[in-house]
Amino acid sequence: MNIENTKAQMRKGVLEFCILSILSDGDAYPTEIIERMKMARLVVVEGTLYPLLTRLKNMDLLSYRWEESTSGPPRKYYRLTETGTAFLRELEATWDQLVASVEQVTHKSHPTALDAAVPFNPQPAPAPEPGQQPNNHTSTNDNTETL
Amino acid sequence: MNIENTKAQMRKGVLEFCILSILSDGDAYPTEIIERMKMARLVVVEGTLYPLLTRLKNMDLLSYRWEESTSGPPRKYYRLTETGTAFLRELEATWDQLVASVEQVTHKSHPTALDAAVPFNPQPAPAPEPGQQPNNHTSTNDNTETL
DNA sequence: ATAGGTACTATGCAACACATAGTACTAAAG
DNA sequence: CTTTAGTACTATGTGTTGCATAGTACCTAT
Repeated sequence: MNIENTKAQMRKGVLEFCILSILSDGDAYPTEIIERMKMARLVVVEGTLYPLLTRLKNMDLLSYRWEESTSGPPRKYYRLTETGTAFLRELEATWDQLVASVEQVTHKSHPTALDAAVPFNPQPAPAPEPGQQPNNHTSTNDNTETL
Repeated sequence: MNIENTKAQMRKGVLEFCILSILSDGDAYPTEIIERMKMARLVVVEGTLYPLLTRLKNMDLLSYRWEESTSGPPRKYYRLTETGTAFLRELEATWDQLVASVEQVTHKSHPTALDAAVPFNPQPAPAPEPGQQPNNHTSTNDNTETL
């Protein structure tokens, strides 16, 4: 019911893909990554990004170096490793597959094989046999299944 | 590093959208939903689907009724409520936005405004000022930040 | 010295996909 | 009749990650 929660759930696993992709363009430090993603209307907060970068680094997908800044404290520039580059390709394939699957499920894009194979009746036309259980009442919020 | 785990994370929040969408086509019982999604290469397991259906029902997005089966035990047919239909529209918008955002981040689809606004240098060209900290060594797995 | 801005670290929580174990119902087989 | 197999659903615990929150550290300006 909470669309914001669902939005957060949908982002799980996706941010990793986005970060690796950004870094495939070249080194960056966290604030740049945040800005880059905000541009694409993917707002990431620090509590998410820093632990995520650390995890990716611990998995050898990223490396980093410290660099002095002329306008504040030093910055931690991250860079994609070769392992990270390879993993990014896998992520891309995984994401593309997911998008295709969701597209297929939600937009009925392939009515041919899908309709033919699915044992699916849009409306169960036959009423239940009279005199048998369960009693066919549509329970909206009624959890007492009469069975 | 584990692509299977990332795949599972990516699915979070998405399955809800798929299920509501399937039910927008008409009533269905769990096995039908599983089959429908398997057709789209979205393999969902019972331990995921049943609790999810229950959650959606508890949120008034679904209703259900029992129906006798001629080939086994009775089945629980789920149906989208009006609330569910409205929420499905929100989910669709949310998903589309996410896809668009990821597309933008990962494929650099908008080089104009994106490149102009992002304080992002692909390669920090200037070497760090000599004689200053931190010592600029690229730490691959070296966690001892000399700072 | 203090304040403000920037950058990073640490920690706990909620939610959900998944794995696993179990119960219940029906039809077929012995 | 009982047992077996297949189908359908329920219950519960775990691991992972986005998010919220609190805190530390560094640099510059006042």
